[in-house]
Amino acid sequence: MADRPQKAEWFGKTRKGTRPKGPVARGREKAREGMTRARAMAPSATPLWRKLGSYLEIRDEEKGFLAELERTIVGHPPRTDLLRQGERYGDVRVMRDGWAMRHKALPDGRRQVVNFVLPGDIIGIYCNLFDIADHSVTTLTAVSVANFPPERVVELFQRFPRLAAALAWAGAKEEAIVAERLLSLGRRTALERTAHLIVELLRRLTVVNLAENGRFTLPVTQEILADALGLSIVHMNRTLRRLRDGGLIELNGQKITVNDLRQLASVGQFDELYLHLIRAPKRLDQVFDTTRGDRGDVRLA
Amino acid sequence: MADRPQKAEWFGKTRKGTRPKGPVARGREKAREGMTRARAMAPSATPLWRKLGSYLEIRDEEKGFLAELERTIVGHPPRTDLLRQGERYGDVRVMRDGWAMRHKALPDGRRQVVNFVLPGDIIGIYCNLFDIADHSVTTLTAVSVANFPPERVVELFQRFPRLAAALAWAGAKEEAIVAERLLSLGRRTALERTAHLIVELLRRLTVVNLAENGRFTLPVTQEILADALGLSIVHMNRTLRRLRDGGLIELNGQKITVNDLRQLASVGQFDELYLHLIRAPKRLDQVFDTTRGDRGDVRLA
DNA sequence: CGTTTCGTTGAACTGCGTCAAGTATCGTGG
DNA sequence: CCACGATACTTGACGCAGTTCAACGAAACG
Repeated sequence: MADRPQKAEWFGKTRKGTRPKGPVARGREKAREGMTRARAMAPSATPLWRKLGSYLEIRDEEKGFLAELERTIVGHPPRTDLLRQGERYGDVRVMRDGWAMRHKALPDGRRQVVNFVLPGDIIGIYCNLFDIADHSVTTLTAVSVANFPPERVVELFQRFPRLAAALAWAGAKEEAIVAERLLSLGRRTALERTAHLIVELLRRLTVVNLAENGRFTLPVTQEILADALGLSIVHMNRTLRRLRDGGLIELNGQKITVNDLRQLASVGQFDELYLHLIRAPKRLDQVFDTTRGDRGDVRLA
Repeated sequence: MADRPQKAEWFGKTRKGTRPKGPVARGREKAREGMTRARAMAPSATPLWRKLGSYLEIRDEEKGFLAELERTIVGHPPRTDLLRQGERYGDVRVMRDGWAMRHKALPDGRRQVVNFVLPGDIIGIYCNLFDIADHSVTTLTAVSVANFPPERVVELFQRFPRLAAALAWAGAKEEAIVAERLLSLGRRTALERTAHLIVELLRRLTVVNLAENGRFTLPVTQEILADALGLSIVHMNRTLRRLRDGGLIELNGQKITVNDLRQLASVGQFDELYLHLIRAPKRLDQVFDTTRGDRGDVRLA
């Protein structure tokens, strides 16, 4: 297309990096370790099984329980609301296949996409507590989800504390992702946000084997992307163009290819800590095995 | 239109549309009064006890365990880092008294405050999983916190599933707050964000008896507020001025008084769902008592 | 009491939003 | 096979909300 500046500083200045005050500016080094963790589990495993399995070795009886949870499978077409802001929660759902988005809307229609729901993610696990949803979940592709009643979660907490812990930690990871997006919306420019999101998605999808060679399907319109990044559609489009013209990414329909991951991550100020967090968590097994509490009776009295 | 609107539409259009240009006459009063740092404290219950107690009736043995958790109390002066992004997690901490903030920083120093930590809130409960922190926590006031080693969390999951569930749900509530702030940063104007945050804080503080008659202490500089709302200091200041000139709030040092809650909530597009969520959660007791799983042995094998 | 830190305000600038209009692309019915 | 909306993607022109720069007063602090 049009000849544009090449590589290096193609994007011009990213922002005034200097901030006069603020005690926080420690240097952080690469943290390049820890690459060794293998994540792929048995192919037969269900998404939830696989997700929790990344935190600890699932035991047989736990395996059985999880399998039972994911017994009822339902499919939904794209653009279906699985949950609607302001309405009651239904069953708990585990995304098995496909994409969805979690989003919130203002009364006047402005909308914010909070997060993307990928295979293995859970929807509405806390419905026992908040019976009315404060957000919506809408499918982006055709999906297949497993449904089960919320009481099963309580049962899980009672009978399988290790799974409960894994679940809680999975929730914490999600919160960390949302917090990182908050940092994006609050303090990153449009270009930085966009770059950051692309890198994040690439990482998350790589973990679940949905991306390879920096290439993945992004089943999302630019409008939705804009709603995720707090931008207007027009500016979203222009920002993507800048990334394309800079040669960092390629777009063909819903296929996106990351050509220069290093630079994209650098533009997005992608933090290696964050990376570590969304990729390979510490294993819980030994923590559990070490700790006393083995008199495992739930009620002492 | 009148060039100096009263009440009602004093702020002009909130989003799109033209802003009636021209200087807004401002009566600036500077009454600076003694800074009382009043802070109601619980007569008997510890903050954690009280927090989890809002989800379910704490039993005696659970009470004992919680009390033990909060045995080691440590005080810290204002502006102390309790946790530093990029460093290892230490003990788990429960905020007993005072304010802190959770924040993340970009390498170049730009900073985003993710949330404010109030009495009863927990810091670093998931350190078992992520041994390196992706965010910092810094005190805003003098605080008193309870410390305990992370293994106690594991123990709690193993021995007290009801508490574990309450803890998980408390975490979910926090995530909901962060998600709502995400909506603010993504889709609300500066004025709306500010109004929304003030209403949110008023609600949260009222629950723990740290606010009355719409009046509370906000131990925060405008810079920190700006970092929480994704604004520049200058614009933060101007936005607060608009709220003051509109008569919605009053500020004296760190005391803030909400004069017109209704209108403030309306400006901030404060959602009642969200309100419900941060205030009074559903009780878990009966959910637990109903569900089977009473053979409460932790390990079947 | 000097030195920071915090708050405040004017003025100029800019990243991003809004408006408007045009261009693929695709499914659907004729 | 071609019109046909309909939806998504692009791009130019312009305006505004919010940023940056700069400067100063006032409170907090040691």
